Amino acid sequence: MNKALNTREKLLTHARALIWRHGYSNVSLRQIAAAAGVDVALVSRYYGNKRGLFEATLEGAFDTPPVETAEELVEMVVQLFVSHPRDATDVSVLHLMLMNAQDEEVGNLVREQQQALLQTAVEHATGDQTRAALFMAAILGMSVAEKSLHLKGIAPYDTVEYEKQLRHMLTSALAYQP
Amino acid sequence: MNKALNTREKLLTHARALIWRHGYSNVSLRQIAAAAGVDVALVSRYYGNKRGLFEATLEGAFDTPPVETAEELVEMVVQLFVSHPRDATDVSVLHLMLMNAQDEEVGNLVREQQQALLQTAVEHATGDQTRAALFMAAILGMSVAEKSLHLKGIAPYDTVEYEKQLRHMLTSALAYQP
DNA sequence: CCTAGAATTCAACGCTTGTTGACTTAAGAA
DNA sequence: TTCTTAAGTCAACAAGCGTTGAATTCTAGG
Repeated sequence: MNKALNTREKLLTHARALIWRHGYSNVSLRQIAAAAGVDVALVSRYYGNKRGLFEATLEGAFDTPPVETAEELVEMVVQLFVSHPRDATDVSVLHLMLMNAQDEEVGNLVREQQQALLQTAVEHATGDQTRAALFMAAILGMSVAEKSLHLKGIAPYDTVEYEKQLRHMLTSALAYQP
Repeated sequence: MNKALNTREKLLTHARALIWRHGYSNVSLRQIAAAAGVDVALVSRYYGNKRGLFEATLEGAFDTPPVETAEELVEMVVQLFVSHPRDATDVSVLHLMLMNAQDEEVGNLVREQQQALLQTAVEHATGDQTRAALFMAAILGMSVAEKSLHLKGIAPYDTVEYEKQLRHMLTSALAYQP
């Protein structure tokens, strides 16, 4: 039974790495199983179906430490979205959001989670819904430009300069007056 | 032969509406053909294959009027990306970029076009690669938050307020000093 | 060693995808 | 009207998809 937990986890890890990066409908169960070195049929045994496997990858994905000040908020969001992927899979929560938020089958699941994140952490730290959304938009834009559109002049050259730009956008958004 | 041009165009219009919105790999030729009220086999007759049909939708998509000042740049980008979809299909160039830029099969095509847009118009107007990229990131973030993630507090409530936020982000990005 | 039950493999299913080639219909010129 | 060619229809294909159930291998307990 130890072995079963092991393959369960291998499936979960590779499902997260692949689906978060390439999108739910762009990754097949056979791809995931092959990456995990496991038979496809084990997905239905351990997670019911493809959707169940994906839902398992969402568990705790949006858990964040509590924040009080604006500076802490900036740091928390940078950590969660940009700097540190959750493990060696090298794929961030932001990638999950971008690649799956408008998927026809699982988009609502992702949007629920990100909405909760916006409602709690961000709104609590800024006190204003509009400014919070603007703040989210700022970091989204930077990340999309870098990771999704591979825009030249954003990230690849200098990470220090990148973080500097990032903080400029974020603080500028937080300073917005309606 | 008049009739052929008509169905050719119907296919092209609905392909643009569907693929730009939902992504290349998320839309089937049968969906497009059904929406156009046309047989599937005509795609290969008129456009060779699915990729050819998609490439046809890209033709002239990124054509932009020349801009000189920063204000003109803001207006041009807002027009191209946000305000006015190219026709009644209600889908913008930005949607195209977001939904297809990281597609495995056609992503490079889209990235070429958007890279050209960045190189010419934006860089010409700002004179600085980093600031231009930051400018792009700003409008990307606003648009992703609105259209892709359906973030509350961005767009739906008041379009005037939305445009105000948008200009705040854009001008803030243009004012960035390395 | 033997056996019960967990863990895994294998083959098959119904379905959808892009693509193709043969067939039928429509239309304009002689 | 007849004939040629364009335009559109139809059925089928190979491949890949998620999912299932039976068969098989592995593993621990008596």
